[in-house]
Amino acid sequence: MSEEPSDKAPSLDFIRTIVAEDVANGKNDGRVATRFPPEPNGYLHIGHAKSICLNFGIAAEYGGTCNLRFDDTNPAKEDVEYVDAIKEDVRWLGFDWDDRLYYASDYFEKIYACAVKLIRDGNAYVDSLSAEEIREYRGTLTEPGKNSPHRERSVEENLDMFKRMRAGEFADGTCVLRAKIDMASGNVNLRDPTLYRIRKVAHHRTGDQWSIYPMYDFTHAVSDAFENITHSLCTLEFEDHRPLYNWSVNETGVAFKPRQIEFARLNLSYTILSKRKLLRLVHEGHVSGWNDPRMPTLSGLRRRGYTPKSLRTFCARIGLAKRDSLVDVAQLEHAVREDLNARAPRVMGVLHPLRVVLENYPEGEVDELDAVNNPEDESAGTRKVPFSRVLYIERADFMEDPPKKFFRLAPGREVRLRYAYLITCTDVVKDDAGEIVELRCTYDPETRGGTPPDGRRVRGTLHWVSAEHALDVEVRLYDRLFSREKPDDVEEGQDYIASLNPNSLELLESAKLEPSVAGAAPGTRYQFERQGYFIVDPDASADKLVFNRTVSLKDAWARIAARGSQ
RNA sequence: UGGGGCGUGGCCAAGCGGUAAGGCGCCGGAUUUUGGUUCCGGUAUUCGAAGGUUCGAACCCUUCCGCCCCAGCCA
Repeated sequence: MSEEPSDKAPSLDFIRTIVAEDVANGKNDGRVATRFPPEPNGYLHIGHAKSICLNFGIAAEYGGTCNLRFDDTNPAKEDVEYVDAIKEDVRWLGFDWDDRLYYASDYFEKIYACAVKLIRDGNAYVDSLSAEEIREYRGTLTEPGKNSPHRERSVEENLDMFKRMRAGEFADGTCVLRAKIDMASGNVNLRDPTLYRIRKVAHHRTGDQWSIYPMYDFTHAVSDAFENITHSLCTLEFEDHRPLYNWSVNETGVAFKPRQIEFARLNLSYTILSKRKLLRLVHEGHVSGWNDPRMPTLSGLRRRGYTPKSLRTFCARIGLAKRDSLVDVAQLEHAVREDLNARAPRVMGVLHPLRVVLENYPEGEVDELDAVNNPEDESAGTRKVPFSRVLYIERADFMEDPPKKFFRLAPGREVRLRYAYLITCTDVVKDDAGEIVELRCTYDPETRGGTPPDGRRVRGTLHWVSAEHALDVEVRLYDRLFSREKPDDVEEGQDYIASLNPNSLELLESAKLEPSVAGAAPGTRYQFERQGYFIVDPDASADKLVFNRTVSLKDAWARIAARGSQ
């Protein structure tokens, strides 16, 4: 109501601009239909999330629909394991295809009919050249190809041979159906591309019903047409295929003609987003599986503790354009922190425990202190945290000889234990090796809750856990899987495997957690105060909780310390 | 050497002839019982380069430079 004249409508990305114009112009009667078309040959990753958010997002914004369609035309590489995982991941991300779940394989009969039409019209022919010969005949990027000797077979012979290909009369590789376009085209995709190949392999859905399978370009174009897709969005590498896409739609005479629009795929720093490369990480055991919390797969991110909302926010913020770009992972990390800061209950947990004995605290006495569950959300309430004579604090929160800006615990220094008391370090106990094993401190009984009655200032506030009440838990501290911003930027003779971060996982067998988290179910998220966000891993058992660190909190001290040590 | 794209701050990204949005990061400062959050301020006289058109250009024209993709019976 109080819009300033200077307020500008949020700028649309180039695809939404096109869609908005089409809708405004009444193209397709103002209808918007998109699709997300994964091949079930691997797990979905964050790059796919960009496409999912785009396709489902645009459909939602313009009152349209988005279909989930499996591009399952290569039975040799595909499997139901992947289709199930993909469906779960898309749903988890927060999108719904209602009853519009499709498979290109459901169209095989219709696609076959399209191919027959092409043959009848003299637009396709069966080629008996071998794969190697076809490659030789194709020419190179700079030299035109030459026509196959079989290019002028009669329509009757083509029809007959294609029928026999389908009937399984020929062995794999003996012949293919090719589009008859232009062997001299500067666009190699137009040099009589293969439409169908023989592949006597059982398909995960059609079984051994077919011995020939249509190729992607042909399948995708006509499938989009069958589903009346108005805007077929794909990544840049298919830009060169667009003429073939249009050719397929035009020459088969399908009733609807979708428009293909290409956008730049997502690249993330310190990350690899290539199904092939991810598959290798799994196969060679560099990670525990597709859902290893270090993997950029949706299942990995889920296990790591990323929320669907944070991924959607991330996808909305990185924008959409045609230029190759490398998005900083910090952007992703920011998105989860933002979401989790608002909703994750806070809890105290000591990762690297250092024993602290309060010398003036009565032995055997236990105090129940009130702690706020989430300062960002008052409705989250408070909880009781037990306090006693022996505690654990973080090793990194004590320094015997601290630098200027360190305002945590040190000999003779006073700090606050969060929600508890102010304590002063009186003595440092070391073992024979000189290693600090325990701190002797005194507490000020007048400061219960953490507020000194005399108003004296205390610089540091530490998290802590009562030793006798502490839960012993396993914590997996994850860091980026690769230590190089662009994992593929390696020296001659090496590949991205050489960029693997040897410290991407630090296992803590016995971290100490406050008792309130006992019995937390897998998938439960917390913020361990002053440290980061954690989620209970499915590996957790009744007797031992297991946590994955989703992301650490921003750490100003770490930056100062790093600066100081340079 | 053929074809198709792309070049705006450290990283993304708006802008579409009227004098550089926003986010991330970074640097300050304020508030703070998380060195978190929040808040406030700073961070491109310049849009790959050079010419040209124009009163006026990141936006139009020319040339040049750089980067990405394509020669699967993969998608």
